[in-house]
Amino acid sequence: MHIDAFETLADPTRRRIVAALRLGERPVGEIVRQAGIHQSGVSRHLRILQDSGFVSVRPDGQRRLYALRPEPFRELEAWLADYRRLWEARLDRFGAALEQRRGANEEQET
Amino acid sequence: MHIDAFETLADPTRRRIVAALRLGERPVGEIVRQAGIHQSGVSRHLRILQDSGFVSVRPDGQRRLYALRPEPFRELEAWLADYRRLWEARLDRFGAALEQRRGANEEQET
DNA sequence: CGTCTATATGCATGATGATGTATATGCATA
DNA sequence: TATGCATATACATCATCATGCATATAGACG
Repeated sequence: MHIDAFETLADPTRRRIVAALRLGERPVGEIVRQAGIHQSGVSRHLRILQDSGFVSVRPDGQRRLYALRPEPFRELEAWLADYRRLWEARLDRFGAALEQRRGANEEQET
Repeated sequence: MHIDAFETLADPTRRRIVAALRLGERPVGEIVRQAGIHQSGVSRHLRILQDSGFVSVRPDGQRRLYALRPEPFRELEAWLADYRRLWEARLDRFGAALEQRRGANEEQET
């Protein structure tokens, strides 16, 4: 199972969970407090985050500690890189329009 | 109207449209060809992309030329920046998240 | 074992969203 | 004005999803 990173982050609750894990691994109960929704919802979000590679789990007694994984973030960075020219010191669209003159079309995805 | 960037990019068709605009502005008709869905759907996606700040429009005769805008990409980059520590040059220490368990202060080592 | 705590999952529901068809609007041109 | 092309929008439909409630699983501990 490898769910899309953007689709995963589309949900604001999931982004809140990700943000809650920014400083290190956390048990579910603590995440629930920051998420603002029911525990079952948090569990499901964590499952989605796990399936999309955003988090890893490890058991700790009767709890489960969730932590962020770097891969999806690198994936996002790679996606952004394709558009970096656009927002890096090139604010007009005339430059881009000029470059389009050559190599009119090509295949690209995601 | 300012729709969330992640929610906007969650749709693969919209990402295809954004990718089609990477090299410069395009009329709707040309985008339709690359989008793989009906023209009305493309128009709706373009509306969403416009509302979320991803694209700008300018009339050109009876057509409308859409082009990417840099702001949302900068926004995404800013969001990613908060997690950059996580995936930047931390491959050797996979337990980076593990060791900062709870209450451990996070400072820049090295 | 029985019980408590922590987390996950099945189910029903309400909301949102993507899509196609049909139609409307807008611009150009004869 | 009439006609045709390009794009936008109203409407209905189908699918997906986030959520809460109730319940199940799993570990800890008496």
